[in-house]
Amino acid sequence: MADDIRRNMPLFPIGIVMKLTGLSARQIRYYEQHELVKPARTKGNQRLFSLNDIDRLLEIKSLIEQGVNIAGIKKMLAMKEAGKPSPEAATEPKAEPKRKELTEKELHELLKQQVLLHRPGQAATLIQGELSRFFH
DNA sequence: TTTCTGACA
DNA sequence: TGTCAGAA
Repeated sequence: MADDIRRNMPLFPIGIVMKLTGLSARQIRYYEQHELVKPARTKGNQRLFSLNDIDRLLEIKSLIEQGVNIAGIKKMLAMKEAGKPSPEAATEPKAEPKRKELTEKELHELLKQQVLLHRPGQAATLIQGELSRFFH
């Protein structure tokens, strides 16, 4: 839908994003340096984030809390975008459930990778605990 | 006032 | 990551 343009419309300065995501300006800028997010800029070089950027940052925050490093997060975000390249375009009557479904499936994949990739011993249980809410 | 970049305890 | 400086 034309809803995407609104989702991608740069609207909020870093101050708002801080409150919305709970992340510090330092973190947000750091993530940007590592290309986890690419906010637009105003003429005065101020960062402007879109709703999509906010969602992205929330996911990054979630992964950080789970102990995932920048490289790992980058890979996950890359995956998420890989299956995205606009599957639909014209008249799309129904599209709501697709978003959540895809995210959930990817989360399972990503987490599986995490368990395999990171700390073979203890961290797995912590990750599983965090994931419990995704296993219906 | 808010945000930006760069740098360091 | 937090925080300070100096400039927009």
